[in-house]
Amino acid sequence: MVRVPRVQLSRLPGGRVLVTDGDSRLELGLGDLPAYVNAREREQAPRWVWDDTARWYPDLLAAGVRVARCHDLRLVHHLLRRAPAADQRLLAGEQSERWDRLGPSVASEVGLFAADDLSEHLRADLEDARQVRTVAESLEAARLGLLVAAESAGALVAAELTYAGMPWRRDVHEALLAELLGPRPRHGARPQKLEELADQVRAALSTPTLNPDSNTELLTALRRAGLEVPDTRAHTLRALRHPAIEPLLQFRQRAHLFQTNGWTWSDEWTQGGRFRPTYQPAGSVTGRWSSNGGGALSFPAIVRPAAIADEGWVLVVTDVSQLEPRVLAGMSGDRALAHAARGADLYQGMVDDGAVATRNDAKLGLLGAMYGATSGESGRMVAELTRRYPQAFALLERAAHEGERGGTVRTLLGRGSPSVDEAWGSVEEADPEREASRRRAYGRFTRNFVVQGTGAEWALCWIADLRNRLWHLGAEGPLQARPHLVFFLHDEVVIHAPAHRAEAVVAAAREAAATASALVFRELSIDFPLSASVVRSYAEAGKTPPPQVD
DNA sequence: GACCGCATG
DNA sequence: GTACGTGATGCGGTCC
Repeated sequence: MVRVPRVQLSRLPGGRVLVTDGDSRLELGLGDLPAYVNAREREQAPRWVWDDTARWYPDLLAAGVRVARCHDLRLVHHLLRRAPAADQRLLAGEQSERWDRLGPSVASEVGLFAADDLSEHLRADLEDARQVRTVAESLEAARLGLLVAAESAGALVAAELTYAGMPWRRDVHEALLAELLGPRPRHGARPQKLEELADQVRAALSTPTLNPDSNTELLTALRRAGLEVPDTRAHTLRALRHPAIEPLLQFRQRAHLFQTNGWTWSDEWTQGGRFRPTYQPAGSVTGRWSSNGGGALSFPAIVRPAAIADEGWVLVVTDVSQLEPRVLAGMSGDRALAHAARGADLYQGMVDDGAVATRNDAKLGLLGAMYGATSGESGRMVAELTRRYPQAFALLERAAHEGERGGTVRTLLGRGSPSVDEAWGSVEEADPEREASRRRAYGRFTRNFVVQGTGAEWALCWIADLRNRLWHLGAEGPLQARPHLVFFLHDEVVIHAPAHRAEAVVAAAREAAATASALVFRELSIDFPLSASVVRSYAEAGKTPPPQVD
């Protein structure tokens, strides 16, 4: 294997950058960095080591420079701090407590980094040496090394997603808003169609002054109309029969659209034909990403029609079917479950293997086991399935038990769970009942952590490999001129690609899934079938899925 | 700052 | 028969 050289970048006072590379040291102006990075990428692409990808990479991308590999010291520091296989003593040293405290950079701060900031002056080379050694000397150098690489590659993907953005047609979005809400209201006012619906609700409840945004007022008005309800959730309201309900539900839905994906949101997050949410890799403790701007985590179906590929381009929308049950099969080595996982529908596979009567039973039982259901129909399923899939279910039971006795668990590649106190705060629980309940709740968390966390690792390996394949798919030029990722959410990916490359992109996504499976689960081959649709608009995706999948 | 309600996987 | 403190994230509203 070719050893990839590591080049560390550290920010110095005065807009300078320290470049360290083995024994050589070099100082550059921040403005000269893109050209330097670009030149080195062209000879032998090194691994760029920096404090935080979100601080360094956006400026490089803006200058047209794409890098092949990086090592994100902030993400990896936090990862290693909790990794059971890592010797914590090796992480201690100069500035290490500052790395402990280093939080994610926020989008609004990015512009500030060009300016001097002594407090941010961290020596990447020193921390890198500690991290490299910690991984190399860990009990599981191979797995942890893979996780570190995947986590860092994910950070590159996150920056590129925001940079490229989801293709966005503002005119289509605005037409949609006009249809559902009316013309854009002046600042602070309620849109016309919303006000009309509010009037209908007021009339139906004979409460002329009602503010339907206020649940307190709503509850009183509903009760005065003889509707005894515990809350005002849509699900509760739907069960009622009353002329106020229909307009109220419509009001709710459209008010939500207005507030979360209306004109204000559009002004802030959609510019130049692109929707650019910001992603936060490992934003949740299991390693899943979160989003800290624009709301990438809840990209509502109602606005998806506005996500439309450029002329001559398409969106390739692809997601993994039943990621977590497959991950469970892989990490537990349960051959019966792995067998059921062959094919497009794992739940149907369980039926065909004679483990359960119906597909719904399979789903209920498996999800119940992964989330820790103990009662109801789901609970009964779990008992039966434990007999059929002993290893898979034993793995979940062990994880739950570990959490209940106050311990921590880890993913397959070695990400550690936070302790119960870290996760939910340290409390002196006087009541033993409540203490027991807290422990059981944490047991459900650790039970789910192992599967969700390993699923996130698989997904990282998938997008990292896919990112590489897309770059080498044949086109030349900058990122946006080639097929490129524009959206990622847990187990789903959207690629923007020239129409004539759509089939190649789908193939790349499938190959990347196979690669991820082999990387994470080694010789134990688990199928990870993808559903893929090639569409112009995101809203068209998955409308006619080949097999039924959920 | 707490709560509710809603959207996503 | 059991339990109601939780699968997660983020967002924007009201209430006090």
